[in-house]
Amino acid sequence: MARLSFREQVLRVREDAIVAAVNRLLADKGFDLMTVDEVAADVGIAKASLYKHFPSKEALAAAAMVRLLQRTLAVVDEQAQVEGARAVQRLHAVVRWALEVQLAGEMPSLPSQNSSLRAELIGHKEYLDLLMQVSEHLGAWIVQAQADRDIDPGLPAEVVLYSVFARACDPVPGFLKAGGQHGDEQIVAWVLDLFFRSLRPPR
Amino acid sequence: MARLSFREQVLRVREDAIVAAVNRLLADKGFDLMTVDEVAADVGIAKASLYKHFPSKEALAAAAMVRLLQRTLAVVDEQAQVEGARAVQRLHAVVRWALEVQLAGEMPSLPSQNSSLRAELIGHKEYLDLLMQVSEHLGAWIVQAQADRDIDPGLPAEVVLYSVFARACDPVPGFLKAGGQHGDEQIVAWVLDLFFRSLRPPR
DNA sequence: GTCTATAGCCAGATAGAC
DNA sequence: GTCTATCTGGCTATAGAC
Repeated sequence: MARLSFREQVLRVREDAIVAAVNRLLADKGFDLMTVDEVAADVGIAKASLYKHFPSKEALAAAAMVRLLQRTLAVVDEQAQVEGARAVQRLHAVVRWALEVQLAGEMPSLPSQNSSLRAELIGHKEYLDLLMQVSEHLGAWIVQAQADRDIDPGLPAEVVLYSVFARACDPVPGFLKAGGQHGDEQIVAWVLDLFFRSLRPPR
Repeated sequence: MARLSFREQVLRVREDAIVAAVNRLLADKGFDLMTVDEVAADVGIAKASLYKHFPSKEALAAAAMVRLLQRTLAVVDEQAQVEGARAVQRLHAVVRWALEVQLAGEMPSLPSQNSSLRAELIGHKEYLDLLMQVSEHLGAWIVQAQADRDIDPGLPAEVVLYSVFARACDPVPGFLKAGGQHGDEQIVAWVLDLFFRSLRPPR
């Protein structure tokens, strides 16, 4: 791969800053309440400049989701290289990471109902590609964990996979954090424990 | 209680129709994408007439949530009168009902991030009152189920209660339904089973 | 590519007649 | 209380100079 020119590097850094700001705002207020003006102000550039980098608000959100999936895939790859771990332990580590991101207020949340956004995402090749990669890695671990009898083989792998994804937007950690009675580690421990308990085979 | 005059009855019926429409639209599109124009069109009256009944869009949503909590309380009361049932069975029935409502597309969903809406709800006495009543009933059943050893006494009742509420907006049933592979009863059965399994005491 | 300024639109809320 | 017509503000997106 060719070295990037200086101008291209500057471009990359700026776009990273934009996507990071979008990620923060999506986590904080969600897609509908996030305004493009805020994003521009957060980055410190004019709104018109934003539109030179990304053609629409939906494209901004899609870029943030791509970034999230890239981070996720990095965590997955890291876990894949841990020697001698059981599949369920790898899953455990990934879900723990997602819960920590969520509690840190860095998990972008998209409304599942917004149709213009859905349209953008299902047309976004890189997004779909990454989503499939993550799903396939996690799916393989789920099947392996079922063979290991760490996860109930009676559960459809599909149900388990969706449940894993759902942990990324579980409202329970937020409720507990809002209560203010418990620290983040305690909350993560409870939610993780409850979740993996639900998957264990009955004896 | 005095008999309602004919005019008052008409008013009641109309307001019921409004709240039912809001409930439907909230379930379908969520608060941010729901427009007051749509509500008016759905009910078949002019938008200005809506504002004679409810002072704001937020008030409309609050009314829908009050209606939901009233229905919930009715289900709770019904379960409270079942003779000889264990507390965990009563909880089971209520969560099942919530999942069925959700799968039927009748569960209004509010964005937890919208601050104008939060402000409205926090200041809404009837809403808070109902929410507390539901919480107290469910909380008592949780404590009882822990004493019965149907729910792990090691779990804070708070964590269990929040997890129960979270089932009402669990995305997993929706994912499975969108997959189109399974019927509603099957989906409800899996989600219910997974959830109550997670609460059982370890042996 | 960056800016200022503004177009264009849409949704929440209101005026005022009946 | 119901309507039609309108106001108002805020938001996405763009024009056009530099």
